[in-house]
Amino acid sequence: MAGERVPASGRSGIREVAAAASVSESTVSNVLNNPQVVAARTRRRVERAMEELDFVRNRAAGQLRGAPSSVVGSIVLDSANPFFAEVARAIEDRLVESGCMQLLFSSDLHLAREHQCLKLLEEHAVRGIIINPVNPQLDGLVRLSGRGTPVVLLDRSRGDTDLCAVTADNLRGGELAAAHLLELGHRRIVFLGGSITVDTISARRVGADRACVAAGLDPAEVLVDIRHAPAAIDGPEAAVDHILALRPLPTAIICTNDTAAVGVLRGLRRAGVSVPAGMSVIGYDDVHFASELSPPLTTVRQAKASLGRAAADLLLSDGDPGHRHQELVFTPELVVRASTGNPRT
Amino acid sequence: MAGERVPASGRSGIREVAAAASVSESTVSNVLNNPQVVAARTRRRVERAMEELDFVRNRAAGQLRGAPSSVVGSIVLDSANPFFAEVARAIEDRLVESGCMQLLFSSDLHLAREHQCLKLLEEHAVRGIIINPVNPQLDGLVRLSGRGTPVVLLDRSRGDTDLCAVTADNLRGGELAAAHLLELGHRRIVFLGGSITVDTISARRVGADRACVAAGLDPAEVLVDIRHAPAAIDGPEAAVDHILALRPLPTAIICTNDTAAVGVLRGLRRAGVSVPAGMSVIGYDDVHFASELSPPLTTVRQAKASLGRAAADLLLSDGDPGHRHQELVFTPELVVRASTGNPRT
DNA sequence: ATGAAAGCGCTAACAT
DNA sequence: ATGTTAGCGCTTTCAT
Repeated sequence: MAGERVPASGRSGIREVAAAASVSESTVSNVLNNPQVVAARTRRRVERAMEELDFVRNRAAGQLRGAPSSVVGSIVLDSANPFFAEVARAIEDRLVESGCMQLLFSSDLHLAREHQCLKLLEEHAVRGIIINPVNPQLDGLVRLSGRGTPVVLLDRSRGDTDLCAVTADNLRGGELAAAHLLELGHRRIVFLGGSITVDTISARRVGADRACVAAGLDPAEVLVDIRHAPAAIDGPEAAVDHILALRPLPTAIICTNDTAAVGVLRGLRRAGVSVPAGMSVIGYDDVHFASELSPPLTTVRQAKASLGRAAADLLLSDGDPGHRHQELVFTPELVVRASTGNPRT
Repeated sequence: MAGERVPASGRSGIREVAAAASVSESTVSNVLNNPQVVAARTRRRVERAMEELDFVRNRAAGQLRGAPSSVVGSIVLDSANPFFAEVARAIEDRLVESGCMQLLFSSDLHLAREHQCLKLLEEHAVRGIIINPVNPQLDGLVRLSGRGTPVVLLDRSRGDTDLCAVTADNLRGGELAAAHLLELGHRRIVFLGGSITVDTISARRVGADRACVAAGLDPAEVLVDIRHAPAAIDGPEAAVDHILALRPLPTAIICTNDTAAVGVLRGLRRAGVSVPAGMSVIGYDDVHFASELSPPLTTVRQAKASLGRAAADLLLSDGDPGHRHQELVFTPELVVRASTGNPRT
């Protein structure tokens, strides 16, 4: 009849089920993975045994045998930032459609943390990794990919590597933002970069330059670079004091993202500067709440959901017959609202 | 010298390293897990072999042997909602401190999806699960916990179960919100609940009732329940039209969370109703951007980071000698800003 | 300090 | 349709 009760460790495994149903382990395995191949009667018997024993399949064991893992790792700069939160959510949704799951990490712009996460993920033999890298050097990721863990870059160009990438045209985004301000008449514009080292931001900076040139202006005279502590969420707010001390006083601020713009708005309000009369502010991403800020935020919209879904798509299709490593580029879009206006004359 | 090159599957394992360093597999294992026990010379030799072979440890295999998993699953209602995003971020930080990682899921208030996630997590033998459950019945989770997967409830009371829980005093929160509005003179208040079935929300609803009673008023006359499609992010905005059609016209709206409040603000703006002159709005959570909304949002603050960290703490300490299953309660706090005011007379 | 051997829970040929 | 056998990559007694 039923076999032994105590299965070595806590729960009962395939072995106990086999014993209880008087079949071999492989039959149980088949019930799990190829039900059609098992006779209906035996199958029922096995299924009953599973219920009785509270059997829970251990997938980790299966993966040891070579089955592809169903967990995917994502590393973003900060998962609490609404932009990344929305992207990650889109990734999650796509993964769930394929029965996969997402291990989500925030690097906080720290190389060491990024490194640690990558190592953990590789050791856990994940199905693949989606990453918005801090490290400007891509070779570590290329090697990782070569060792068998597919990598998809998020909002980061693949450069001359053969990695997959899903990016936004950040150069264009920066250009859009700057051109908008120039058109309004601004001639002294702060480019507030959390960390210019990040590819994404530097591309936008180049775009801003380009907009100046296109307007027949000297970027060096128009654009002022201000950095704030990258990780600090109140960095942008603190940076406002710096900006207000500048002479000649700038009339507009281009922010890294909408969350940073919120900080800037707060700082300006504290300083009694009205927006846009005293200072124009432009964000980036167009997160859900951007339109309800005070004032409604002019910003550059990113296709967050598409970005995330595309990244997951690319990752999951790695290994497919027709799969080709490629770079997908999404184009940002200027959304003019009320935080930008003509400079005070 | 060096052993064979091709190690069955792609990468080289402990076996290849052992061969290359002319030691046994157990010695390699010791270098990995008990370095002190290996002679410095041999250790060096092994380490060199590892480098040469690009050895990457496979932790999945280790866990098969009974090592506790280092992945924790979290299931929230919607990871893109800034409230949960911040909580999840706090969980992540605490986990990383212990070398663990977080599998993040959104149930979107769907029982089926919650169920699916739980099953996946159990099958993957995770270290434990942190969940803000949709299912009002806790017995499934109790059984899960009994089968060996520790469960910590997030923002959900443990009731009479012996699960761990980290909760907020939602009753108090609802009371704070309603009392504030009553004090301002509102006598017709909409309680806009995404889904009253969720424990969290119904507790707040009870709190609102209590505030009415405390003010000597009949809750049934003061409070109006309006529901919007739970999952739809534009539900709250759409609900505004409903609310504005009500007679007598309510003068205030209590929202489920700040994200919903953003939708309500948008809806009101579209309808040309000014806030707070035409309608008072109160949110919940006090997310980062709440203070910069138009108008700055009155809301009930939750200790998001503490909530998340405490949940992770509780989960990680499960199994510790002095560990006791318990319920931690955080107290919310009213933050009065500019979206609430006296009703138009 | 190092090695030999057994096995974690499951899958996958290959029999029967 | 079902069973037998041989591992996946690593850890872990227990010897030596």
